[in-house]
Amino acid sequence: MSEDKNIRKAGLKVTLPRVRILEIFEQSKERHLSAEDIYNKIRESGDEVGLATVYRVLTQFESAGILMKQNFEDNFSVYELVSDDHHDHMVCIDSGKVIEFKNDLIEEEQDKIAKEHGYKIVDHKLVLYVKPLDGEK
Amino acid sequence: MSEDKNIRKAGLKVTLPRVRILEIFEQSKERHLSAEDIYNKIRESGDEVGLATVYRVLTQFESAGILMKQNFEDNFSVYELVSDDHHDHMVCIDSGKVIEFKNDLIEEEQDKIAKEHGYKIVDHKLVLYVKPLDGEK
DNA sequence: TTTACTGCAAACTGTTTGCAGTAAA
DNA sequence: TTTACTGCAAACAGTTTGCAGTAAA
Repeated sequence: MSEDKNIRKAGLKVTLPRVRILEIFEQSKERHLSAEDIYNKIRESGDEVGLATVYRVLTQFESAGILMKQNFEDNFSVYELVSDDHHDHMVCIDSGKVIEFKNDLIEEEQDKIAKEHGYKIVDHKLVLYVKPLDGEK
Repeated sequence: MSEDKNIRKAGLKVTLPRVRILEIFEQSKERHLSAEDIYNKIRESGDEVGLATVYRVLTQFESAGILMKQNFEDNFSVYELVSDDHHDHMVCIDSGKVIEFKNDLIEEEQDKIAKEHGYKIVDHKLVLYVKPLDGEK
């Protein structure tokens, strides 16, 4: 399967935890998953893995450019599959739903701002915390 | 002093830890301080406070609208004095320096994006991670 | 004098690490 | 057979909480 290719390409051995983790990202309707999320999903499916292993594999996949780490909340991180097109996030504080969006104008403006201050952008993070327009209180 | 007023206004007793913490925010050249930063500064000045107290007071000041919490990094949080004018942050990944900026165009665009998706913005977070333009490696 | 506040230590949460065993190559 | 990988438990870092004592009002 294609998962195996990606794992090998990263110079990693093809093991159950790694395959399962990639599968979960590819199959889950949620794009954004935490270490716990993944740990639970694997467990529910009957396989045995350690939480520590999940953390280790997530880190490895991040360095390999397969996953990307996101820190929305105070405490914990979520990961998502890296896709070629950059996007930012909108988090609904009522439902927890995460929506991705992209806006070139904002991107350009950011570059300008950095340049004006004598810097170049290495990375950036834009998260909008939102509520539904139709006031459901 | 003005610190006392702010503390009283928040319905809190005027105590040494609270006064010192506010003083530190008002006197420090850094606008953004972590619990540890503050703890150390108070200690260095000879006063005795517990780290737990610092955390408690920061939280109280946040609910009172005196301070605002910011989470730039994975692990820990920094606080800054609330000012009326909104701004975003630029963090230099070489020096750790934090620069504040404001851009109306970006703000407007954000509102538009949220609206297009049927949401209104409650809060947002924009952080640019940057490096100096003149490549000092 | 009353009640909010404090310092301390112990508890918590998400994450990382050491280690001896296990399995991919 | 070699060496990367794993699970487990113990360790971590930042933060929170319970409690008995202390001080602001």
